[in-house]
Amino acid sequence: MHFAYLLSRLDSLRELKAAHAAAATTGFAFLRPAATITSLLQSVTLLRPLPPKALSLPYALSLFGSLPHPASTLAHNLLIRLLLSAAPSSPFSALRLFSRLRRLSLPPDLHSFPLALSASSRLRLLPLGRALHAQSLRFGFSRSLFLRNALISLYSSCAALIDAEHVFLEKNLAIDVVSYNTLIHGYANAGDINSARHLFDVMPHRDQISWGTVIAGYSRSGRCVDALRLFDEMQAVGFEPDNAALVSALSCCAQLGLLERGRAIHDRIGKAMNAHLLTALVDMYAKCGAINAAVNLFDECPCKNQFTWNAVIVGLAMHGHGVLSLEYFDKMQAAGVRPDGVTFLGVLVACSHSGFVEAARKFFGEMEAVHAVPRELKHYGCMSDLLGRAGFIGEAMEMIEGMPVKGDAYVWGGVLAGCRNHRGNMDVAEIAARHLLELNPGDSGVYLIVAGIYADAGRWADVARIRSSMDAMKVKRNVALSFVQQPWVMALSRRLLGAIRDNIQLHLGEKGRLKSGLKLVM
DNA sequence: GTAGGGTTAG
Repeated sequence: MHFAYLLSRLDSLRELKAAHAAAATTGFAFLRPAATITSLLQSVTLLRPLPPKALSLPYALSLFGSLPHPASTLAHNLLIRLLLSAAPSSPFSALRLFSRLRRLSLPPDLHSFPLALSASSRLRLLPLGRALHAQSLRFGFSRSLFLRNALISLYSSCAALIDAEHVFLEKNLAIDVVSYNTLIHGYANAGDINSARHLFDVMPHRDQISWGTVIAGYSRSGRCVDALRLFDEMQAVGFEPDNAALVSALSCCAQLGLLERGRAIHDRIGKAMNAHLLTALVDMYAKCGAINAAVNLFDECPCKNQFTWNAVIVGLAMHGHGVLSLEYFDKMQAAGVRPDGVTFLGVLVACSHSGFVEAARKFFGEMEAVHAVPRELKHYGCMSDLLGRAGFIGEAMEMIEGMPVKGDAYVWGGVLAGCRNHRGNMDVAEIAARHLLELNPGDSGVYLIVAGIYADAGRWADVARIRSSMDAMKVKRNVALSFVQQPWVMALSRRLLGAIRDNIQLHLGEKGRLKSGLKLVM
């Protein structure tokens, strides 16, 4: 008991190991070896801040391994908890350890099931989660609030809202603020932001996490104005926004192009940076047109991870800085950070915007073969766009024929745009148009491009035919626009809106550069 | 022991 107390006062792995050595040399550890080792294991899991997995896990595993076989339920729980909480988290290993516990017929306790459910929840393993649910009932834990919240979390993460509600509402059983927050997240996660907001409105006590959960829900469903309104409201009622709320608010600034608002949030973050915040800031600056601010901030902050690298690579790519984007891709690998599907999307966009066809073919070939990153539809779409732009229509069609899945609007849009810009084969253009209209029947853009291709070929009868079929089908022209908030743009907006009505395509840029200006495309 | 956050083409 006293040894455990001593350990609880230590706050680093080094001190724990020193205490371990002292206990061993004084012979204390030989008196009650299992208890001593378990205390040490517990202390590792309680360290704050928790050391990274690479440091804490080997020591924890050696402690676990030195326990008399088959160790205890408590020791299993502690190691599972460490596997789930140390970065990066290892939910698979956690589940393996839980199954070892069961295999060795050690009795799972009130802590074991919430841990195993948390692992299943992170891995979205709904069937396994259901099996654990059933087992936990057989062990008589149905009234445990922790267990029930873990179940709500499982079902919420897996978008099994009926089950989540069922656990939440069950006969006379207690729920708390965690139950509410978890179900709010479940609704938002399933895209039902209105139910999330309703539950938030009716819950008896809200905490910081309740606010952050709804704000994130709004942000992720594109309701950024509502998100920022709630962000202000949370502060008005006395809650300081924590990192999660700040990240969501920044994401909304990025989506809305609110550069000044984003800057103000950056100011209040100051030096308290972490990878989540840095990613959101880099993305916000990039999306608001301030790519230099994005890159400078990225360069000067050390706390980057895969997400942050992706944000800067994609940001540079979208701004047309293909060469620089690819340089950052090299730097990412040199820094030992693994690229993923988003990285390769950025890389392919960089190639596409800079016309690097050969490089794109190389990256597209290597992403699976060398980097073990699976090709997804979005990568094919990007390749189609790139090949179409460069006039390699036949190659794009071959790629599409070899795809394991059906093409989407990006894939066929790339082909059609390629045909338009390179006087492509009319049959191919018609095939692409047919696929596009199948995907989106009222798409006026498709009709207009096809009409344009016919016009280029002088086939005026076909142009007229398409125009009249558009009229017959009442196809409306759709207007797309993107904007960046800048004072001089605000002054111009009335004129620009007039321009939209006049069907004029505008590309305005500050000092002639499109990237930091405003673009309206019909 | 249970709860919320970041990057994805135009």
